[in-house]
Amino acid sequence: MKNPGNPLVLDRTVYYNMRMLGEHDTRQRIVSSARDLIYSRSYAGVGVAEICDRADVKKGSFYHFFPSKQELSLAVIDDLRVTMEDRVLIPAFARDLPPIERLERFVKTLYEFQKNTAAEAGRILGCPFGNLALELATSDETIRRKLEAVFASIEARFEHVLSEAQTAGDIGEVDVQATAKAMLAYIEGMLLMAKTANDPNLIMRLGPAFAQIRIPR
Amino acid sequence: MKNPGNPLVLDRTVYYNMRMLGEHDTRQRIVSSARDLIYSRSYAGVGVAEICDRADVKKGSFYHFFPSKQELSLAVIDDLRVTMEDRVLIPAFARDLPPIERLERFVKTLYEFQKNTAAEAGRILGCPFGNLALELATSDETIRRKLEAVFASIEARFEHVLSEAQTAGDIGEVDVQATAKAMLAYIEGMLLMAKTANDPNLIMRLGPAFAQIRIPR
DNA sequence: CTTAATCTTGACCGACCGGTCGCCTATTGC
DNA sequence: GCAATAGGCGACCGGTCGGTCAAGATTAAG
Repeated sequence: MKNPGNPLVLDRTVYYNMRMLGEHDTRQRIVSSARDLIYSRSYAGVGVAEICDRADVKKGSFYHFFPSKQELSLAVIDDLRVTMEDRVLIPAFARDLPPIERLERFVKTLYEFQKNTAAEAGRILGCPFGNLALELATSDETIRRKLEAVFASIEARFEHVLSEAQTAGDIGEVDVQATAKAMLAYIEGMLLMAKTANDPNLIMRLGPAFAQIRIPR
Repeated sequence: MKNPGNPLVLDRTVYYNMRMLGEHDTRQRIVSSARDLIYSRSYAGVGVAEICDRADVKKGSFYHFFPSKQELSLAVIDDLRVTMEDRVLIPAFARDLPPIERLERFVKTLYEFQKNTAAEAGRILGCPFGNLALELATSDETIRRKLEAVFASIEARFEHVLSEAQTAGDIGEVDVQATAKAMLAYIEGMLLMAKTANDPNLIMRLGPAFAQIRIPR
């Protein structure tokens, strides 16, 4: 610091924040790099060396922050979860619309997100959780459970909005939990098909059936 | 041959078949081994060496039959396609039931298949095509296109049965192609969720919504 | 200024990756 | 019987995999 004079509280705070940022900067660069690479390819398809190169970090530093590639991937999943919350779930489920219309808006925000990431990556990448789930569910129990939890938290949002719709009398008697699960399944399937066809428009084409899904009680 | 006497046509045929079988036996052992391993883990998660070990074939022989691991995987997809046809699609879509009921039976045969393979493998393995699609769609264009074709052929079956239902007046006016696509998406999503939760029963729980899916024209 | 903890670095590890090669044998067509 | 071919074999290749380590630089705290 060029001015080491008597530090005010504000200065301390700012400095502290910068330090925190600095401390976690390398770590975050690693996570971001891994997130981008793994999301656009696959878990096994990306090596630690490549992740480090992209983050401009040496491999030795990598293993200072993460004990293993697996631990890193858990951090990546957390990061992706935040991204999805911020860019898709929170905007879609804002309470400025009636419940069912929120579900329809969810399809739109999902489409926008996929279209945008497709523009950046050159290909549609689908659901990062679904991608990892199918690749690793049978071979990494820790990751499998983490992804199960991510899915459960998304289902919870669907459940909540379905309950609201039911209370408002917008829909008949349905098994709310099962319907929420079915809706997430449909979303995952749509994204799988869209990724396979490399066509984000599939989301808009298949979207109309989403909010209609019902599992009777 | 112990009896090289004047060969009859029948003998020739039998011998030829045996020879053919022998010739393709090693190859088929490789394909079967790779199919089982890749289906129960992933493409990148299985090495050529392990495939050869399980097939009791030396690596040198492997590369006599397949120029690359990628070429092998194309053969594996073909093999899986036949298996799925025989064990799921053909039984489900037999014409002894009205169209819509065939769709409902499809869910059941799919459940049985998944339950059986889960019993063998110790875990539910989901859809082999979906698994490969999410892992490789962004990094291997050849495999991506092949899987796209597999999906198209399954969609075609759904389309056909939907058309029949429409002709019979069982369902209203729908976009048959889009609805078929949506149905496959839902199936893929169900299997993804079931694999992630490692619970085949999810198929029966979410199944009831399958035949109800409609994309309006 | 000193100490201790945090961070960074680059060389290094054995294991495994997909793939190659030359050699040997068994079977084929002539 | 002979030549040609297909199949089988095992050692071997360079490269990459995830991961380790010891020593140096940087920083915060007393």
